[in-house]
Amino acid sequence: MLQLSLIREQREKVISALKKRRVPNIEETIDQVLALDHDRRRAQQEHDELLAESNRIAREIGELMKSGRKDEAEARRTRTSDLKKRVAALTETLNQTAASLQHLLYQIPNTPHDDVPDGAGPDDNIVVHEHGVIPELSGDAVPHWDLIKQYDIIDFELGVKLTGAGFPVYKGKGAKLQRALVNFFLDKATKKGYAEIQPPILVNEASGYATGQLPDKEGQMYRVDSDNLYLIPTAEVPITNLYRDVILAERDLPIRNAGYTPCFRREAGSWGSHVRGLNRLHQFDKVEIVHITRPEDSYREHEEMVAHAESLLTALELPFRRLLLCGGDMGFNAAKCYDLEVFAAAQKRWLEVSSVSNFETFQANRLKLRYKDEKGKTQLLHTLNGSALALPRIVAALLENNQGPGGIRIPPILVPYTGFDVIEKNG
RNA sequence: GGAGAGAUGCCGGAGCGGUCGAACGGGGCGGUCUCGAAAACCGUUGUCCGAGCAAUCGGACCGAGGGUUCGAAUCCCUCUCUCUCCGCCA
Repeated sequence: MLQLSLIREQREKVISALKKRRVPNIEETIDQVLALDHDRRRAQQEHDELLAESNRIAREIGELMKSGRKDEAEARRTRTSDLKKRVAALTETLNQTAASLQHLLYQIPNTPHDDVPDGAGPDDNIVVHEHGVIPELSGDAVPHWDLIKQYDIIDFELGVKLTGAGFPVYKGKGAKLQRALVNFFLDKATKKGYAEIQPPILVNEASGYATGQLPDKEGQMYRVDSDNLYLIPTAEVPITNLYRDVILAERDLPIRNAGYTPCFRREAGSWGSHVRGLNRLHQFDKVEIVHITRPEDSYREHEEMVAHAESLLTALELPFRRLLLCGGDMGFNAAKCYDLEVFAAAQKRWLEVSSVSNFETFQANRLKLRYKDEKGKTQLLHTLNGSALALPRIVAALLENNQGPGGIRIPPILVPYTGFDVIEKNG
């Protein structure tokens, strides 16, 4: 949620920033916000004055009663009944105005940072750089969805039997590879100074609202109706919510947390022919990193986060590129976002494996995540998060890029984790 | 699943319906003392909204939402959550 004070003080800047996202009718929306804000403040002022009056009378009555002047007290009593009615009416107006205002604010996405290019969609993203060598595969190379069958390491049919489409079963070396990647990612994060967190993978409604999954993206999460809980779509939700309603001390900053969780996404309406195999799943594994920083540090931290994620890809010897997302392609909460994509050589496609975002105060505003600065003033912190990394597409690229006549080669850095250096047929 | 207890500030824990934003203790912060530290002592220690350049002032907040009352942390109702014991179980 954008800060009202920002909209109030920098209307033009907010509008021009939001235009980079191609938000329709943004002037009207912003002016509606300002009008509601104005109405709310006026109502509040009047409301508070009436209450002050009524509090004063109540206090007087108390004193009169104490000193036994009952008739004078009675006289004042009648004066308050009219006040009460007016207060009740104003409270109603105030609540309604505040609710409409909040509703409207919830619908406005974050303002893109100055660096973010204007653009309508993926074609307007900027390739910041490419890294690594795209392997030349032999003519009989096949996409991962064929490899996993040939080597019998990931089984979609069994997943359908147990659960449904998009819930694969990892078997043998396939299962070990998952475990190895999770441990590798977590170890790398820990070495970098991240505190490891293992959070619940079910969260309550309050958590969903605080990080912005609710109310709008409700359809993307699996809900446990009987207990009114949600399966997390990413570890961002529980880890960031650790800091909901928290006022941190400046010496606690920056906070850097990393956590592994399975992630659950309904992906309603987002299936198509290009999302075969591991390219899109309902359940997948991911190591997520979360930073909480002072406003002045967040962009430096953002660069460090993306560099950390890139170092994982480099270590895994996967060719990748970094994209700076344009306004139209950025997530709702982000002020600036980098995507990392690996090249899956058999599909001959770039696959997104990480998305590293700076939310500035947008998320902290809903979370009520603040700190006391050196002047003792309480102010909102910046939150950032990123994948480091999401497993399925990493696995897809590893399988496709490393396939050869002798089987699928495991990158050396992973061998201590897997315990094997090649995936062969029948074993 | 059964039975009971409770929800108050950073924590523990009081709180006759009328200076209660809230006693007391602990913690934190600042200070005195000390070469330094501990101890002791003194002081200080909430959030949000609104008005104001500011000092400051007004309002709200004692799980949430309603109600009674001139006045509610205190009385009534509803909801939510937590804890304890028993049962079941990794």
